[in-house]
Amino acid sequence: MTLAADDPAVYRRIARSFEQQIRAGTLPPGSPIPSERALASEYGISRMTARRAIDVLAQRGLVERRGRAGTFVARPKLIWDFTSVAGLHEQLSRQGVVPSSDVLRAETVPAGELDPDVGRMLELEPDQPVHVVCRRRLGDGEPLALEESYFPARRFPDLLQQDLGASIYGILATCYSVHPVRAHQEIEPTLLPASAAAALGTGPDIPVLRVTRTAWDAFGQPIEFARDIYRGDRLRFVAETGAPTSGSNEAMTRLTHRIHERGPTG
Amino acid sequence: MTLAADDPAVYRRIARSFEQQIRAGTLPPGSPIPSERALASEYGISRMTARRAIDVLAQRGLVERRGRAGTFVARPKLIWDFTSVAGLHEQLSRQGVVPSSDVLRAETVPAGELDPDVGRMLELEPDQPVHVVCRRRLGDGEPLALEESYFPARRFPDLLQQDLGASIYGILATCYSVHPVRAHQEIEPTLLPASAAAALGTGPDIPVLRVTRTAWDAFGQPIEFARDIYRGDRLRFVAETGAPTSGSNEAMTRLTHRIHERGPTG
DNA sequence: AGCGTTCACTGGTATATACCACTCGCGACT
DNA sequence: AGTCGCGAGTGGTATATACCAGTGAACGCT
Repeated sequence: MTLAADDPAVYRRIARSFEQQIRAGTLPPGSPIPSERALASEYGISRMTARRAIDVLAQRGLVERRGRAGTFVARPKLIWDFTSVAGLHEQLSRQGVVPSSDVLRAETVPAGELDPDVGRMLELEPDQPVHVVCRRRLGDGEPLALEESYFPARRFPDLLQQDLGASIYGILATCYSVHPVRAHQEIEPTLLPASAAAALGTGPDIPVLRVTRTAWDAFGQPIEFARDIYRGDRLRFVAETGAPTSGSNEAMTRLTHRIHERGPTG
Repeated sequence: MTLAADDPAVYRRIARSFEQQIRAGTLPPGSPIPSERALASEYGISRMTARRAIDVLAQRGLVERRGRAGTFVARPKLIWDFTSVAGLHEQLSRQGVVPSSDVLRAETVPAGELDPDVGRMLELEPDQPVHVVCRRRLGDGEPLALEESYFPARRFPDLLQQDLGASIYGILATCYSVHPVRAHQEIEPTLLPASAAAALGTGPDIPVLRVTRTAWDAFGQPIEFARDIYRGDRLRFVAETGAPTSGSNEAMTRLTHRIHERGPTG
């Protein structure tokens, strides 16, 4: 095992060595990584150093820690299309993954009881009611994302009586004839806060994408404010601009088939 | 200093304690964090544990490590609008930041010498020439992003003779009357590989956004393939859909003013 | 055969220690 | 007054060690 000598950090050279093996396919997805103790004795380093090497791989999403069961080469990431908002169910199915949703919370509260951003973005007074819908999206039973959405309750009176496991945008369209024509999204790469780790069933501090979204209808009325958390270790995100946003879009599937890894100076 | 007791991990409780102080403004941006050794003795823990606490904050982007000079509360993140591709210069100026660009590389090589993705996405044969343009974008002299772009050279013969410090999309428009009408972007949150750390002037393993982009013109011809790396610790990303993509767009500035932090179960 | 229990092994956390290279400010020297 | 050099302090890395709680397979028992 010759390690590149230009980076003096031992843990990073070991990480790179594994990275190459994983990308080359020598270590196929699902195969176990040697235990930290085994790595340490194999390379003649301390366990803490071996652990840091694996930490790098885990945070890059190349490797998956399964608690006290071991560490394994990560399965390929699923594709998440930002632009086709409603089609998550269909998207996952097309990738051979069984999608599902949990409704963690569905209630109506005054805007004043929520944090001020909600009322401000939805342009509501503190006493006006807001539907709060928290959902967990899963693929093959594995939690992939947490979605926390807020809707102006006066506008969508019986929203919470609908099947919230389905597409909420679909409900807005069919029941209220409301369509989002403009959306503003903020995307922030960060690490999973410990407070949300339990709901996602992972450890804290995995890389995640935080998305804050506001959507307006054709009249400029805000219809949704949402804060989502997407697992970065299991998902790759796709945005298509200027293309037809509906339809099967097999071009996208073809394109996203394998464009990743390697990059600037990499 | 009472630390929440529901999380048994000491380093995470200390990190949370600092997070609260930073969000509350008790620790203003730019102010120094106690040194690892000071933290260790203050809390009666080992330095390694203190270091891990600060690591969490650094990876969340709340705190900025400045090598051996100390660790400081991070300045607020800059806003990066994905949708208005060409307007970076203007965007940064509006935030009171002086923008600049370095051209790290500008040459023309056969597609076959580059990795296969480039030729495939640009639909070129291995012997056809490709312009390779690597740029570094800076704000106030601080590197913010690396952009690695590839263009079909036959289509844009003298592209490299233009001023590549300016907007390349602007050059395509004015010199070749070519406009991207469709773009496909893949967004992947990950950590900065060591090979790119030097070019960004940061340590490796900070959270970054990796973006792979392909753009087509009105005739469906690919005009650009690009792989970018954006610093996640200094930037917040914004995507506006369905809105006018040009103009001063003061609505966006207003909206993005302070919508962040806190989220699902947070 | 089927079941339950045990136990080696795993990752997660924490400590104490050490050395290095670099920064920055203080003080001495010109 | 200006400059230079040094040294205390910093983060970055690495080691050796320890304990805990959960996993999962081997093993023994019924």
